[in-house]
Amino acid sequence: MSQRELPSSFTPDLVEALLYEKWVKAGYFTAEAKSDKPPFSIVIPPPNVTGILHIGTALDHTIQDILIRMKRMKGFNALWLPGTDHAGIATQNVVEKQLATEGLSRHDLGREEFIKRVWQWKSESSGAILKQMRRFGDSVDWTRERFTMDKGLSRAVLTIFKRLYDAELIYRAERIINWCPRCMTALSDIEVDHSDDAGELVSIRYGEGGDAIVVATTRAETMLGDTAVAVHPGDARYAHLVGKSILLPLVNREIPIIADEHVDPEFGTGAVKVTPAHDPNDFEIGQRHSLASIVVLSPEAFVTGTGTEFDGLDRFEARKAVVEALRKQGRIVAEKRPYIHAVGHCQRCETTVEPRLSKQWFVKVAPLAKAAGDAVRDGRVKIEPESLAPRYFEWVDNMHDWCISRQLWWGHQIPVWYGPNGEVVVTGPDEKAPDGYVQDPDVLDTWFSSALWPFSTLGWPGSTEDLKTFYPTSVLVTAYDILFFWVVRMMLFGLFAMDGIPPFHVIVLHGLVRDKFGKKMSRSKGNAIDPLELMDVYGADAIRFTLARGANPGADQALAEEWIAGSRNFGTKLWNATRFAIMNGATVEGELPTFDSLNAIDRWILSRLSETVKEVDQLFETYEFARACDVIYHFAWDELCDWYLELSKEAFASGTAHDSKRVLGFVLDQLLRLMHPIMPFITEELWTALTGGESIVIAEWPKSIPSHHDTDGEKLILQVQDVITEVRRFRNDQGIKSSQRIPGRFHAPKEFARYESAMRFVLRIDHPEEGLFTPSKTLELGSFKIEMDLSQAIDHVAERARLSKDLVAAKKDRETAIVKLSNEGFMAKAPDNVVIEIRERLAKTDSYIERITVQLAKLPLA
RNA sequence: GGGUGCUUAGCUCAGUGGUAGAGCGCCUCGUUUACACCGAGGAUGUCGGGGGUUCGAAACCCUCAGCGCCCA
Repeated sequence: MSQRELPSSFTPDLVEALLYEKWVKAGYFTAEAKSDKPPFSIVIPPPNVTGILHIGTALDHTIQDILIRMKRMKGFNALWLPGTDHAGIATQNVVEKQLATEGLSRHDLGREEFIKRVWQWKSESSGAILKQMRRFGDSVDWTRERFTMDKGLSRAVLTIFKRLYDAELIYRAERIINWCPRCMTALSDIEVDHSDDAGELVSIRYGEGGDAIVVATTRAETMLGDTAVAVHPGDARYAHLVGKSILLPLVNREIPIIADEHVDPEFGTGAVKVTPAHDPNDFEIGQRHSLASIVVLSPEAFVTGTGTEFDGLDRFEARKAVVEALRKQGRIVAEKRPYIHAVGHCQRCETTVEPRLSKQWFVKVAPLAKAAGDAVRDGRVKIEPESLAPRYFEWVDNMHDWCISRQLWWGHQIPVWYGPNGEVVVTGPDEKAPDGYVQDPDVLDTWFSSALWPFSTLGWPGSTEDLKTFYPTSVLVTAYDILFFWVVRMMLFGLFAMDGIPPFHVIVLHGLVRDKFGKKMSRSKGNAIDPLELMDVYGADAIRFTLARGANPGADQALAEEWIAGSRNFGTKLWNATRFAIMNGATVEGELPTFDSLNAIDRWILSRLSETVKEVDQLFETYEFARACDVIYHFAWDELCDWYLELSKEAFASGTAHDSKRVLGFVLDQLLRLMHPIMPFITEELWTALTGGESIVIAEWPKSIPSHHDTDGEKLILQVQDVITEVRRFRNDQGIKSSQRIPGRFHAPKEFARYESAMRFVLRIDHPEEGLFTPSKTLELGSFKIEMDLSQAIDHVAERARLSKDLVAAKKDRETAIVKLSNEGFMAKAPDNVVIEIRERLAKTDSYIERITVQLAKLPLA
């Protein structure tokens, strides 16, 4: 245990990597499978293997690391489990693009070779994000790193699939699904992004004369697959036509006119074309009326099988061609262009999604979602902040069945085998399908495996020690925009697989990181902030502190580079303060002196520290990271650096600071611990230098000390601060340089005598030489009187202005107080302490006004 | 269309009934035993508009206006 001198500045790029390796090597981040310590666990939202650390991830990780590091210091068996997600579509796209540069498609390689190629890609070029997490300081347990395609996790996938299937919660059906014609796969609802696009709305007349009906559509080409026209049953305009049929133009097919409650008679003409194979609503109508579903688009979205001239056209070409053909027949009644309407796009490639009839596997979510909703409703799972809970319910209560099959190769292949006579066998782990059976070629939605993450990573379906110790996990931290993709799904599967025990106790939701004007970051706008570049410049700690400081519960935060610079400056401030403390003999050796034996400056800082510890601890525990950072920032910068160190300098210089050295050592030691979860690197460097300890990572978390709470000490120092500030203000207004020493005399109550030298030191006011003192200015401040001999003349004009301003402010304060005290309602109903406070305020302003008035009267007019 | 937020200093945001706050920016001064990535001092707000509840409202209620997000 020995102290170390600090270099003049902190160099994050040189230090951070070394510290991180030291921590990993020491095993600080490795959780114990079995332990007497209480468990605290978080599973990381697994980033895509293709991913890099972006600013949102940085925020997410900062919050998780704060919680984990704090709990570790509190003596918990803390586990932060890292890993990555195989990200089916995204990863497959990356490798397919790579193949394309070689002029190959995945079909050229074949399924097996292609998958090999993806694994090869993963082993070579994935893991960028894992390296970046090390740079960022994430205290994750690398010995437990997982990947959704690992053997263990794949086993979990097979297990749950079979269980769900056996419970009749997985089924296969022909449904309208979102189809991406570029990725050539089905997508779930949440993989589709809607945007308002400019399209066209054309109104088409079907039929002739009095029996004609006009329908409107934005996708004219789908009319080739119409199998009915529907109207509302109560719509008198069409009552005479219901039950009859009408000739579908271009195709010349007789289609029925049907009545269905679903049709909105107010919208458009009140009649709609029905294309069951290409629209989800039409599909429902088709089901109710036993209509045929005619697929008119190929998987690539080319018109096919209609027997018309349009076969072979791409959907957008066909749209134009169909409208033209109808126009020639005089059937286009109206056209609206542009027509702004919501259009779905593939989240991964932005291609316009095509609703398409297709045979897919689904999870029946109703019973699972009910359980997921109840777990939050009955308080077993808490959502923080609570205000976001309605968003959770909105989803869980209205969830559609989940399409889980994807027409991809990269992922968990669906464990369903088809026999030669249409038999269907689902294989669990260690099970084999009979010979001659063929496996379903599709793979599962990536979210299917990520939904198992909180327990598959801990060894489920095995009954492992990790699972017993760490499930359910303590908190789940993620941005609110992923609540539905992931959190809801983990709830569904966790409750199902783990016998009704939800996967986490608390869901902590944070917001998104935006640019400095609160606008969404995007590459195209050029306002994206790259945490990796910023880490090079400012270090990881500065980014972490900035993000934590902006993390108000559930709310988005704006971010600007200059604010990160500000956080870096804060680190530097702390660095210099600690360096100064070490140079002046601050120590952590020996017992802290008895509290009552200390001077008020020391008692005050200890009292403030104790309060700060209490507040920060509570704020961390309630996920109020922004406020916690604010409290730390002000304690460290304002109270410790600007006041305590300044007031103590005289004692350090004069060698009378024996107790203060120990107090300062203690305060810094505790403050660094308190800050460590947010700024792990610089606090480690400073703490080990100051204390000679092994590592702050494993240091004990600070405790608030009630006996250090010292109202009198705080009051006294508050007065000292007021006096100093007033004298500084006077000097400033008078244009007296702060380095200019002034002779002066202090007249103050006894209890301040002990602090006169400290105040003189800060204010540069010297004892006057015997017999030579002729005070030219007297400042009266509360019970203080300071006489000064100003070598230069006072600027009376400036002084009059200063005092007049104070007088106005004081009179206003007095007025407010009087109004309240003379208000009968206030006197009768306001609580006693408030009344007392206002009375005191009045007395204070009264005497203040009197003093200023006297001083003003004494001032010469010129 | 349904839901849900937001509107406070130049900018970004805290502040859930008792004299309006922070960071950044701005102005003045400044090499004093750490720190110019600094210090000291200062300026800046009818808390979106209107109404109500209350002794007392930025905060609670109603209403209007503007902006945002989610879902359809």
